[in-house]
Amino acid sequence: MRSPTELAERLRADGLKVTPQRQLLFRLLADGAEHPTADSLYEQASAEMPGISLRTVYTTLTDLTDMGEVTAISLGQGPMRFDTNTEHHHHLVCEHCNSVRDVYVEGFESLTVEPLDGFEPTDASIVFGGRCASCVGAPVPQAP
Amino acid sequence: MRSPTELAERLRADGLKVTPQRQLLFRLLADGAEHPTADSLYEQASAEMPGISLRTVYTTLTDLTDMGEVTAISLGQGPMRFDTNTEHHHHLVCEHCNSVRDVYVEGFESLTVEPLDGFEPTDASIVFGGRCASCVGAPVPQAP
DNA sequence: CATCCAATCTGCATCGATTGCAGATTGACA
DNA sequence: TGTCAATCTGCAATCGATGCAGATTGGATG
Repeated sequence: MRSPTELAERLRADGLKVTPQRQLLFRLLADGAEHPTADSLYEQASAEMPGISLRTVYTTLTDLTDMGEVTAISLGQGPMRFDTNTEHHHHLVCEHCNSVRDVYVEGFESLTVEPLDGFEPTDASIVFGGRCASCVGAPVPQAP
Repeated sequence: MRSPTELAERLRADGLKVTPQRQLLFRLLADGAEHPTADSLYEQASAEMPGISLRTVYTTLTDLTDMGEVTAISLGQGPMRFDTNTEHHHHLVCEHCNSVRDVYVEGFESLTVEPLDGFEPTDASIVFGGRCASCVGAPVPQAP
């Protein structure tokens, strides 16, 4: 994701408005936690701007996603996470504390994928499940 | 997933009941489409057993998942899909028609994954996005 | 075969995440 | 400063999934 300033320029260039709400959200995304949900971002935003609406957070996140500035990732369970890292990467998901981390994977070309039967892959995403450093050795997986 | 007959035996062995609803669902899963949703399975079941409840379909699918007889897969968008293939495999997802196919991947060991920082992966799932044979050359991705 | 009871089924209410909509508000340019 | 489309807010509605209560029923037992 570009810097809040660059994003603001881009909006203006497209004839869109640079509102305080958007500026705040851009800043929180740039500074804040790596993989926020719409709701966690809303919490943070509300602290600085009471009255901001959850609807606006959703709208802004979808707009950023459409602009390719963030990507939406789904962990299969629970709400969507948003990722400001637009490099090509993959994810580690801790089955115990549900935290998400970025990882980079090399050696993709040496994989054998069969049968393709005419399927033309354009992208691949790998989700590694397991235990993060601080949850190794913790009790069996549980429900949240 | 085991055969309907074997599943019935397993239920009985566990002191659970072999109801007509379960037998029907087992059979539909064994014979039917590869990656049904709860709802598509409910449609099929209703055709043979009018009055069967969607709730029962959900319950049975969760039970089978807990028993390890099927796995639940999420495509990030839309409802959960259920997979009767319990071998270790991965998925091709057509971005155009939303179809899902199983693929087998070799050469995993040669991947470099960094930084792990103490994370201990226990499993990995790869979702390949792209176009299936019949959708290659179709117009740009669209909303369903 | 009749009885019994826990397991199951159904129908409905509810939930969490997300989206649709309408009316009030407000950047940004003339 | 005025104008107006873009945006914001609040609320209703949707969608997939789950919780619950009361009615039903496998299947073991006498």
